[in-house]
Amino acid sequence: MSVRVRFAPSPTGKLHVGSARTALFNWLFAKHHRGAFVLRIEDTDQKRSNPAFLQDIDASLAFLGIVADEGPIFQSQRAALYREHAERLLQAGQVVEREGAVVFPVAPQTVTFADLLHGDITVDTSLFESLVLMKSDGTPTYNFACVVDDALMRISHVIRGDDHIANTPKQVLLYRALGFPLPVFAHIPLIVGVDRARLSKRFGATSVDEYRQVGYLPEAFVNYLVLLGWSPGGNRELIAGQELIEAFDLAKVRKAAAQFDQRKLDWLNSQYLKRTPLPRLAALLAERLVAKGWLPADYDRTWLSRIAALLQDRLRVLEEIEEEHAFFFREPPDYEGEAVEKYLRGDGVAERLLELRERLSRLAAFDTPQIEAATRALVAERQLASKELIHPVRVAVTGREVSPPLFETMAILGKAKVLSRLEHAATALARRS
RNA sequence: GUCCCCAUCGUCCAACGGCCAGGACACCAGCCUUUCGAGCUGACAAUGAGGGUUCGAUUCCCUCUGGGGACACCA
Repeated sequence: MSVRVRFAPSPTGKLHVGSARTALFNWLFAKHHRGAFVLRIEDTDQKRSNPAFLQDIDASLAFLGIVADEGPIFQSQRAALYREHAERLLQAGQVVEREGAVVFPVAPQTVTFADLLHGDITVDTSLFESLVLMKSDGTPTYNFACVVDDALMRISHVIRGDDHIANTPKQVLLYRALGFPLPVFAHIPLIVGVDRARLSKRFGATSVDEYRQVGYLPEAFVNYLVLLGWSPGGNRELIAGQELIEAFDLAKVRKAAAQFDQRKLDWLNSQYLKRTPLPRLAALLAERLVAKGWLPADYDRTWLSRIAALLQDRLRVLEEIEEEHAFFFREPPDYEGEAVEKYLRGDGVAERLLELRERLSRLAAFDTPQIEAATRALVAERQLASKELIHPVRVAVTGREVSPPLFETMAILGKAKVLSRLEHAATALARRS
């Protein structure tokens, strides 16, 4: 039997991280078994469905590297199919019409189904006396459309969140009534937040798109998601691409809900960032900066590569290029009030900045070794501690108390900007008005 | 409330029923250092409780406790 799985989101919101992991597990399972991954859009609820979310689902899946082998198939375009099968059940006397809806009466019984992760799950159907199959507005309910579609699409494995466990016995009943063979079910645990309840906006970002925007790399995000409930074994953590597909084993997914840990995701992302080839990192950063208008479309690639190299093992997420390193791109940089107060207003600071400026202006080559030599020479001659000069210069040049290594930073900024900032700091900022 | 699912460090994962329960993140300390970070060292830290089964239980069974999920003409 060939493996066929489906991911069936409803376009009623941005693609949720939890849904993304369900999609990912389905996709990995399909790819591992050289099967097919089908995308189905469950948009039978016209009131809540919104085309804008469709685009988000597409973009988010693309970001994750998930490509559907079939679909998207829209339930809203399959109305006739559901009606046809409802009619069939009506003819067979298995359902009744009640108040304009097609209802499936459920005799009290016990339903047992096999789950790939949980083993046999048994449920007493007296919990639900009847199931609405077709609503009075003529559209199918979730459980009915889901069964008809999964059966007609010949889905072999239904892999979904374990919040669907309660739906499964209802669907099993419908498979039987319709005479369809049962797929294999696998209910994977949910992702929860720090409150142990399902991930909600109260505790941060919940949509894939938000994580993409903050600047997580797809491989890192996928790697993190897959580690939530599964591991490749051997205490290994970093895994991606084909290796991940080959190693993935649905049966080894843990059954307990996993808590989403932003910090570990950050760490993983930083690991991937360190391993990203410089040209790609530079391109990713440039994309953000150009979009923000901080960099022209025809930016200097060599220059940006130097910045990328300098920041490569400092960034946790791409967003930090704008959040913490704007001084590379803004003229003048933003000066943090606290930093100015702390380092630029001391006795003799302005004079030292101007003296360094003078020496730097005479440098033949404005490169890191020469900048460092000039700075250290001044420190030595004035019998200062290094930090007595370096800290003020850092604030003068970057506007901040913390920055990447200062001499490299100055070299990359270039002589003109450094001299101008030193002067500005010494003449305007260092003196209280 | 009823039904279902789940239970190893704070968190995420390991551990054919059998060596001192292992790794990672976070946290803490040290080294390095122009700040921060990165990196390197090290420390701290768990089998929810009680019963069984067994020569031996993290692992198998039962009860309890705790947590979560589901109880729509929403998906």
